[in-house]
Amino acid sequence: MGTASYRIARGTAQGGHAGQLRAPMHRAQREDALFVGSLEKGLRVLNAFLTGEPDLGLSDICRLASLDKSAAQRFAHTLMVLGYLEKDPRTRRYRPSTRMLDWSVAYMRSDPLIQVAGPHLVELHEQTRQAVNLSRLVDTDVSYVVRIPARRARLLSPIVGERVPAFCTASGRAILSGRPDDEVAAILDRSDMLPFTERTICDRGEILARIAAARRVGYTIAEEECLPGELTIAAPILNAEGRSIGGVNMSMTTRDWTPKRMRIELAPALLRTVTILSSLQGYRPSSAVPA
Amino acid sequence: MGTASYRIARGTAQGGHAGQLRAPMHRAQREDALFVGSLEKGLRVLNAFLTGEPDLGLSDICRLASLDKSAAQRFAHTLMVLGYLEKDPRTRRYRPSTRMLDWSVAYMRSDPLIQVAGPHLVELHEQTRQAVNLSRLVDTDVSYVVRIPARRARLLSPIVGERVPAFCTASGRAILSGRPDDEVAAILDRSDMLPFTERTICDRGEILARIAAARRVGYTIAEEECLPGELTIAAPILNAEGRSIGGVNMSMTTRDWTPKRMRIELAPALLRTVTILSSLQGYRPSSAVPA
DNA sequence: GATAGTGTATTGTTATCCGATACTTCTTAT
DNA sequence: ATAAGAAGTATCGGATAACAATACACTATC
Repeated sequence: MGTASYRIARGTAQGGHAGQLRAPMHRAQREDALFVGSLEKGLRVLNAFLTGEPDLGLSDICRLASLDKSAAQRFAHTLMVLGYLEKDPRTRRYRPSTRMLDWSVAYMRSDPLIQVAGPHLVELHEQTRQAVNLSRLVDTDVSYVVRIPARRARLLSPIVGERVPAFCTASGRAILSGRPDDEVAAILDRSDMLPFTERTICDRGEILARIAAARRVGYTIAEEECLPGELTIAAPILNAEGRSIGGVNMSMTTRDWTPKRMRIELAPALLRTVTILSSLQGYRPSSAVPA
Repeated sequence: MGTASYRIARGTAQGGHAGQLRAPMHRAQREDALFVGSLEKGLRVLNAFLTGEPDLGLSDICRLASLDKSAAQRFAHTLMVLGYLEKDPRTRRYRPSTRMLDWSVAYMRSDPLIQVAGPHLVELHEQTRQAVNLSRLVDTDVSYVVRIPARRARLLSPIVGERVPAFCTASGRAILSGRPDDEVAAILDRSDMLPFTERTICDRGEILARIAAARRVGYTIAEEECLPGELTIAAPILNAEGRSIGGVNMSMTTRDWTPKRMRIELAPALLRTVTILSSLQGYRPSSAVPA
């Protein structure tokens, strides 16, 4: 009875995303003459692998992608022929192939924010010696697109593209603070607010209050909301219209830090960084966030 | 006339891959009853962004994906509705969205080699302080799936998933050294051997000789074949069948190193690492490579 | 203000994708 | 061992969903 049933950070971060695999909306797109359903189904098969399973059999794909056996067969086969899935001839199970990384390279190269932010993130890291991340909003999640690990942490960079729900992360709330109220409301509506830890804030009022506070001071802090022992401070990057296009965060442990010290020692450097990045996007402090 | 027309390393690594975008094979798959053409075309649209262009208009997509205007329109639209492409309403051009990173996370989590190799790569890095990479073969290219930058190099990790042709890289030739001759021949046949630098080895005989040498000593070195000033040493990881499933390489500059010193100071540690990794895959030295 | 180029919307036709079914192979329990 | 069941594979006629042609709208450029 000690640990209640909190969802596992890693599993469910993508698990929440798996909601995207919903079948029912079926013919909501019927109206859309340009929508190609076959492509959607094929991508649903690829998405079946987001759950983190190392490999899937045909029946697993049926279940996870909500397709009947024939469809799963055809799409999995096609993806295999094209080289995005590999099939173990022994087990007859499918697994993602290295070729899948092609997509992420395409994205990395095309995102102008990543290109321009890089050096400034490194500078922030060198000033503070803490882990620094650049994140962007994907639906109701935050996705880490650049990751600089802490100086004396493990050298293996955390996975780029990993997602965490926006509502309970500093980055997420920082980004939401740079969006109009109706958009924030829509995102929170879509989020399923399950707690990761006993400190995860799931109360909508409290979340909105913290977003409002972030609008005033320019940054926000989350304490052990996703991972026990983790403190995070984050601030939004704003574009010329005063709208957030991403966030910068720093993470550290409760062993070495307190929120108070973070406000004093880290917040100024963080704010300096996002101010520069925002101004590079054309943001001028006058531009107000439409609320 | 000083610099001849070498292809640019970055552009053409993926450019070679763009060969996959070939249109003509049109109905070679006609035979394959399970092949869903619509999915292939949709993925061709995604692949159009591999060229590195930050954004593409509809006509660019037509050209790069070899689709007519209607098809490009339908597939780009579908990908936009699904959230994989974003459209700038001003310019009406499409760009990859952050959601594309989902695929790479799926791959990263599912690849068992990456999971198990991580700590050993870190150890190799700490012993040698050099940049260490884990790579896998994708068609005729090598794709870097784990990257540990050199101690005092730029902190921003190089992009994971980036590709370089196998024929002219140490990693590539190391991996090929763990494949049977007919497979090597097939891969070299498919490669278009354009030089990156004046030292790129494009002579088939010479390439085969170096692969043969790698089979004997267990590693191979490439000198400035992809990038001027870059030296690379690499060795293959073998599975239980004695077949290579990936490669480990270390890169350094001609300023600080010579091939001779690499053989003396780095090769032993590299060989130790790949020996461990191979044995974890079930490889036992007795198992010979079928030639 | 004319022209070429690019993007959007619509439509009838038919090729393609569908999904039910029968067949084969592998698993597992008795 | 053997049989029962599950999982995966192969086939095929038919209807639907993808197709490609075309006409329209926009916007740059000269």
